[in-house]
Amino acid sequence: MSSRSSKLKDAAKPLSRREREIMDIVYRQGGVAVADVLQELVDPPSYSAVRALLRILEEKGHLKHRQEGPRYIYEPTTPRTEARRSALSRVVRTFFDGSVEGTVAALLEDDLSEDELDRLAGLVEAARNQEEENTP
Amino acid sequence: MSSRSSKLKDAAKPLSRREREIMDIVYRQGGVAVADVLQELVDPPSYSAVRALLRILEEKGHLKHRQEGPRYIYEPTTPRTEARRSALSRVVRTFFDGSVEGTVAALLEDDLSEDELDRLAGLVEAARNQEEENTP
DNA sequence: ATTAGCATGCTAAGATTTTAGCAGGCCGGC
DNA sequence: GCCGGCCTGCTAAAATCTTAGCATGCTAAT
Repeated sequence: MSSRSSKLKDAAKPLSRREREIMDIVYRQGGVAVADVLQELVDPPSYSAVRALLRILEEKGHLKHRQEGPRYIYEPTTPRTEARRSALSRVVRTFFDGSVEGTVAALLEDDLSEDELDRLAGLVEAARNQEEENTP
Repeated sequence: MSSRSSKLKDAAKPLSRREREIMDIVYRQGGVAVADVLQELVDPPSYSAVRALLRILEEKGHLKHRQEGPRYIYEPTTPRTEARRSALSRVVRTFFDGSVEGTVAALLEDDLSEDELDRLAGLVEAARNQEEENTP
């Protein structure tokens, strides 16, 4: 096991402002080149600046890159599914007192199509059966 | 409408790392004194540092304070409900490709009690009726 | 083969964030 | 009264983040 928590690596330190902005983009897009990030950023700095940030994020262990043709494509090291869970749970804890129910309720306030609502009803049903299984 | 975006006020600038950490705590607790924040922060800096941050957040218009007995109690200027909506929508956009359905599905993966599931089923029903109303 | 375009590596300084420390005021107990 | 504890106001330095710029290499078109 790699012992020392060096300055590099260890994807556990809180992200800075730009770093977060970029990670969001990466998670939205999946895999990005420098130009993609630049285009997506709200108040974009220089090309160089973005590259520097990407390099730092890689050093910190949040991103990895592969060469694709002439350029680097960056993607997250933490799988989206896991990042999801963690982001969601933070919101639930912070804004809904940990209540999943309350969170879903808030989501239902959006206008959903009939189809979507049907599917959701199905999902709740499924979860209910699942529950039965766990508590026979 | 207030025109110019002055340096103070205008709660629209991205928060720094510590600022966000603190805002999260404020939203979790509702109204906080310096000591509360200090206790809640993971890797807390000095008392002074926390006070400085709270002052800055107030200058930026994210917090307001009232005197309560001998100390200041800080609370968010943006109502929790609104902050909620915005936080949630960011997660939906970033991690679920904008799909509310997908987000709810992820939330249902948590272990929920039978009661909770019952209530959720009810909520979906309600939303469905609501939808009917909007699309007669 | 020369040039224009675009990509990376590297370095350094500018700007912001983060932190600590000291001074002063108020309150309750000794 | 006087002291200790807790609170705020203020200031300034340390640490980090953010940015830009230059050098270099590869590729494709002229």
